[in-house]
Amino acid sequence: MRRVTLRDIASAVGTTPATVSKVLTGRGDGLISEATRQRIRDAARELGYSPNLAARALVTGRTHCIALWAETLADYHAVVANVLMDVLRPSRYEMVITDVVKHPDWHAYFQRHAPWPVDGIIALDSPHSVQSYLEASAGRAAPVVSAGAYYTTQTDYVGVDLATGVREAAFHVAEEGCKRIAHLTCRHGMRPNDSRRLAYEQAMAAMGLEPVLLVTDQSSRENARSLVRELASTHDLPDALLCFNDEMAIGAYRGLREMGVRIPEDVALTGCDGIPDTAYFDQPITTIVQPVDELCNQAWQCLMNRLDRPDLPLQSQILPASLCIRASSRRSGTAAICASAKPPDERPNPSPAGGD
Amino acid sequence: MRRVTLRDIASAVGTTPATVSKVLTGRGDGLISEATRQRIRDAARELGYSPNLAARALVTGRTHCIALWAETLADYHAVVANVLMDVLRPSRYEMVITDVVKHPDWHAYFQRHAPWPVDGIIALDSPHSVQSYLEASAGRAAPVVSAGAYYTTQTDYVGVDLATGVREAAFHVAEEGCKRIAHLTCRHGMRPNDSRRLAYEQAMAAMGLEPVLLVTDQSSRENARSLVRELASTHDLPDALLCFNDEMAIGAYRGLREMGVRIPEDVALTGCDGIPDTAYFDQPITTIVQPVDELCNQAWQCLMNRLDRPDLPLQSQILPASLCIRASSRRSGTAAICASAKPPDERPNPSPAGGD
DNA sequence: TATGATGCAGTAAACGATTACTGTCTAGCG
DNA sequence: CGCTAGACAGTAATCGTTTACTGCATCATA
Repeated sequence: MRRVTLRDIASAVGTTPATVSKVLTGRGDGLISEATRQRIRDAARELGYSPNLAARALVTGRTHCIALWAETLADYHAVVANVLMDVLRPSRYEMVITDVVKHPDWHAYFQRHAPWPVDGIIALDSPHSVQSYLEASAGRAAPVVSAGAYYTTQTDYVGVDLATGVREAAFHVAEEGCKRIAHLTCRHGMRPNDSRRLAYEQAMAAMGLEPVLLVTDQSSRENARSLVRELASTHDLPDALLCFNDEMAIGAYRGLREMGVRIPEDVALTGCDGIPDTAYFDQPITTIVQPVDELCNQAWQCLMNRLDRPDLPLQSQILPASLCIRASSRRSGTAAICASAKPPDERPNPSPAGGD
Repeated sequence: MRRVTLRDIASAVGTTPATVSKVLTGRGDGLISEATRQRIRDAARELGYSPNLAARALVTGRTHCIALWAETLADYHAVVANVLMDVLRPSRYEMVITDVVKHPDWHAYFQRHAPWPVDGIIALDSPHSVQSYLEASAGRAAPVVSAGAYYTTQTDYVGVDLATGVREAAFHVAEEGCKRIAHLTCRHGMRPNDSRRLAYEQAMAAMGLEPVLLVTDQSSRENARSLVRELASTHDLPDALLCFNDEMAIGAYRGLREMGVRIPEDVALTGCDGIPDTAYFDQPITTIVQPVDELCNQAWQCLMNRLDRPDLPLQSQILPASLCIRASSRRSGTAAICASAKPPDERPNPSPAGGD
C-alpha cells in the first residue's frame, strides 16, 4: 500500500500540494481560507497522511534529529541519555545514539554520517571523537556541543567540575581518620589533563600525605574488583579508596566485601558521578553527584542556540558537582550529609518493565 | 560553507552526477572505466564529499536507520540497547531510541513518525505502543518486531520465557526451606496475561502453598523499597520475596537491610532480568537471566528478514531464560548454581567514563 | 470607471541523490 | 563497406516537500 502524499490529499480536496503543505505545516494562516484549511485537515486525517521526513529534510535542510555520542549506554551514560530524552521530548526532536568509541574506523564512520541524520551533536565525554569529527568534516559538520568532564576549546562546551568534589572527598575521608588515601583510577584517569587525578594529588599534597595511585586498564567494575581483591590478598590495602567513577567504586565494593574487608571501618570508599545504584548497597556509597539535569538542559540549549546563530563565538560553562556523603565513607557517627539524602532516582520513572 | 554534492564532484572531474553516483555507490563496476572511477574517487576524497542521506532516502525509500522503542534507557532496557548497538554496528544501520511510553500523545507522535526516519522498529516490551502504532498507520507502517516478555500476535515476535524461571525460583526457595513465599509485583504484573505472576501462582498451587501478592504502583526501586519497609515495620514479612524484576529486587534489598532484616536468613530474595548490578551486593541477588545477546540478534535478524520479504507470514519464537542462584536466596550451604557464576557484565566494556 | 488593495490559491523551481533509458564511439566481423 | 556488439557515459525523470512568485477575483476608493 503506497504511502499517502501531499498530492493525494490535494487531489482529494481539489487543490494543489502547495496549498496542502501550507495548511499542514501551519504556515497558511492568513493565506488560506478557513474552509479550505478545514477540508484539507480532514482529508489528511482520513487518508492517514504522515509527512515524508526525508523529502522535508531535503528541502529544509533540517532533520529535527540530534545525535548523542557516548561510549556506551550503561551506567552514568545511560542516566544522561535518559534525562536528555526527557529534555528533548517537548521539542519534537528525535535522538539517535551512537557509541562512537566502539566504531572501529572513525574516519569511515564520519564520512558516512557527518551530515546526517542530525542537525547537531551532543558529545558526552568523547573529546577524541569530536576532534576526529571536526577534522574529517572541515567546517561542513553539524555543530557539536561537548558535555562532561573533559574540557575542550574546539566546540561549545558544558562541563562539570568534578575536581572540587574529589578534593572535598579527599578532605572528608581524612577527617574521618583515614591516613593512607588511595585513588583508584584507570588508564584514562592517568592522562595528563585528568582533573580527578590532579585534584586528588593536589589535595594529598595540601594535607602532606603521600598519594597512592591504583590504575586499571579500563574503568569497569570487574577491573576494579579484581585489583582490589589482589590488594586485599597481599594485605596491601589503603584505608580509603577514592574511585574514578561509581562503576569502579561498585566493583571495589564487591571486591572488598568478598575478601571480608569491612566498609567503611577497614576501608572508606567513594565513587564519582552519582548514579542511582550507589544508594542501594548495604553501605550506601559516597559519591560525587553530577548535576545531570542541568547538564542536559544546558547542552540542549547551547545546541539550539548554535543552530539558530551558527556564527556565535564558542560558548563554554562549568557546572558544579556536589559530594554526597553516605555510609561507605563515614566512620564517625555523624548523620548523612548529602545534597540529596535519599536515593537519587526519584526522577519520575513512570512504568515498570513490560509496561507501556 | 556549502556542502559538497555529486554535482561538485562531477564538474571537478568533467562528468555528470549520474556517473559519480554509480561510482561512489559501487554500482558502476562494469559500466565506468577504471580511470574515471579513480578520478571520481580521488575528487570525492579531496573535496570531502559525504552523501546527503535525506536525498538518498527520498529516492531509495531506505534510511538505514531503525528505532528502538523502550520505556526508558535505564536498567534492563539499557542493557538491551547496548547489546543492540553492538549487533547493529557491522550492519551500517543507525539506531534512534524513543521512550515511547513517556510520550504524552501517542497518536500525535505516530502521526509524525510513522514513516521515519526508520526502516523498521524493534519494540521492547511495548505492546500497547505497538498496537497503537499499527492502528494509527494501517499497513503503511515501517515493520515492527516485538521483543521481550509480552506476547503479541500482531507483529513478528522474539520473546523470552520468564515463566519457567519464575517457577524454578519458587521451587528453589521452597527447597531452601521457605514457607511463606510472596510475589512482589506491580500494577503491570497484575494484568491478566502477566506470565510471571501466573507462573508464580501456578508454582504455589503445585506446592500447595498460599500465594501472597504484594503490589506496587510501578516497578521502581523506590516503590519496592517503601513497600518492604512498611511490611517490616508491621512484622508482616514473608520469608521469601520473588520480585517482578531486578529493579524491585534491588529496592527490596535496600528496604530489608535498612530495617535490619537479614538476607537470606530472614527473607530470601530473587529478582528477574539478570542485570549486572545484582551481582555486586553484599548478598548477590538471585535472578532470572534473560538471554539478551540472543534476543537482540534474533530481533535484528527477524527485522532484516521482514525488510527483505515484507509479505512473509509473521514469525515468532521464544527464548529460554535461566535461573541464576546466588547468595540472596541460598540458605543451605551449597555452592553457587548459576549459568554464569561470575558477574554477568563480562561483555567487553572497552572504555572508562571520560574515555573514547 | 479606472486603480489599487486584499484575500486566496496555483505555478514551478528547487533540494541532492538514484536509475531506467538513450546515445555515441570504437572495434570486429562478414 | 555496412552492420552489430560492447564499452562507456550522458539524459532526464523521479522521490515528496517547501517556498518564492505569480495570478485572479472581489471590493472599496478616488
